[in-house]
Amino acid sequence: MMDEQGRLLQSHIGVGMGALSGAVGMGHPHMGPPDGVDGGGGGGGKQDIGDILQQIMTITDQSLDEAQARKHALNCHRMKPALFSVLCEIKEKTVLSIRGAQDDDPPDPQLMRLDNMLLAEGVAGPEKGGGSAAAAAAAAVAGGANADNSAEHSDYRAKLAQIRQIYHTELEKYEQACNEFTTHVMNLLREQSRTRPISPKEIERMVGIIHRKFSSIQMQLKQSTCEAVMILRSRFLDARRKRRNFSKQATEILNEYFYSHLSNPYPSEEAKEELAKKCGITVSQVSNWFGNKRIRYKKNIGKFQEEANIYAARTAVSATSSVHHGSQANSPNTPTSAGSSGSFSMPNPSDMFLGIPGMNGDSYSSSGVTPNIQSQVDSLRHVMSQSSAYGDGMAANQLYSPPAMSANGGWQDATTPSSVTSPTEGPGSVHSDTSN
DNA sequence: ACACATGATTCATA
DNA sequence: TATGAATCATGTGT
Repeated sequence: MMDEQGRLLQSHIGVGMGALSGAVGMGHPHMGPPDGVDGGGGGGGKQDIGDILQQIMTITDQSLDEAQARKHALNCHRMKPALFSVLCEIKEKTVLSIRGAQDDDPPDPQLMRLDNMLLAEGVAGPEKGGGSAAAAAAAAVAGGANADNSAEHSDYRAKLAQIRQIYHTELEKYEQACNEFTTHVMNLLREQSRTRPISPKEIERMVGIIHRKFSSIQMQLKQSTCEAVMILRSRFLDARRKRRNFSKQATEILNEYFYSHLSNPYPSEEAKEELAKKCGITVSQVSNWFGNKRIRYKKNIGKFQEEANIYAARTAVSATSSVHHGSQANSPNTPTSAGSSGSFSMPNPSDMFLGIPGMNGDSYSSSGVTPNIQSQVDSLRHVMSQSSAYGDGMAANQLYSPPAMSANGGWQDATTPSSVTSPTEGPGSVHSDTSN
C-alpha cells in the first residue's frame, strides 16, 4: 500500500507544482475547484491527487501562516474527502493489522477480583453502609466478641473511611484526567484529521487505548487500596498486635470456673463453649485463657493464692450457704500472700491439698465425682487451706481434700513432685450439695 | 520509662 | 490433638 502511495507521489512530483499554487490560491470554501477537473478526466484527477499529496508533503516547509492557509485550502479541496477516506483505509489496514487483534477486552479477572474485594470491604460501593458492613464482618471474623469492641470498631471504621476517601478521590481524579485527556486527544486528532488520515474509527481506537491505559492505572490504585485495606484488617484483626483484655466480667467467670475446678481445670469442650458464650469470647480464647492460667498458676501458686481464696470463698459461700463455716474463710484478710507464703512459699503450696497421687483407689476421675461436688470441694479446699492457719495445712487437707484431686494426680504436680499429704477423703465431710 | 499483667502464638510432646 | 512451656507483643499501672 505504501508503495502505491509513494509511487503516486513520486510520479507526480514536479508535475503538479504549477497547479499547486493555483489550487492553494483557490482554496476558498465557496470557490469551486480550479478548473474543469471535476469528475472528468481520470488523468486530471490523478494529477490533482498528486498535487494535494505534494502539498501535504511540503506543508511543513512552509511558514506557519502559509501552512495554515494551505491547510485550509486543502481542506476545502473537492478531492479531500475521497483522498482522505482512501488514506484512512490504507492506514486502517496497516495499523489494524499490527495491533488489531487485541481490541476485544475480556474483563480482566484480576480487576474483577479487586473490584469484588473493594466492594466487599466497603471501599467501593455505596457510601457509609458498606463501610459498617465491612467493619461488622471484620468484627465477626475477629471472634464473635462484641462487648466493648466499639472503640476498636470506630477506629477501624475511621481508618477504612480514610482509605475509602482517598480511593475515591484518586479514582475521581483519574477519571477526570482520563476524560480530559481523552477529549484533548480527540480534539487533537479531529483537528489533525484535516491534514492527515485519521478516521473516526481510529479516534475511537485511540480513545480505547487511552482508557485502557488509565484503567491500568486505576487497577494499580485498586491494588494498593486493597493492600491498604488488608493491612488495616490484619492489624485490626490480629489480636496479638492489638491485644484487648477481656472484660472484667469475663475474667470473673473464667476465674470462677478455674478456681472451682482447681483440681481439674480442664473444661470440656462443652464447658468451654458455655464459658465462651458467657464471656463473649471464642472457644479458643477460652482454651488460651485456661492454658495460660494453668501454667501461670502452677508456676507461682503463691501469687495466685489470694485470688484463689477470693474465688474459692466466693463460690464456697454462694454454694454452701447452708453450711455455716465458709464465712470465716473469705475474710478479706490474707491480704498479702504472706499467709500462704508461710507454709507454701518454698515448696509448692499446692502440694498441701493437691497432688495426692498416691491416694488410694481414687481411680475415678471426674467421672466419679459430679462436677458440682468437685468444684465445691475445690473451693472449700482453698477456703480451708487459708482459713486454717497456714501452718496447719494438714488439717485442711485431711478434712477436705477431695477424691478428685487424686483423680488427676494433681495436675500441677509436674513441677513439684514434692511431699504429698494423705488426703483422707471424707466425701461426706464436705458439704457437697449445692452447686455453684 | 519501666515493670508487670495478659492474651496469643509457637513448638515440642505424649 | 490437646496440652505444657516458652515467648511475643501489647495493655496497664506506677
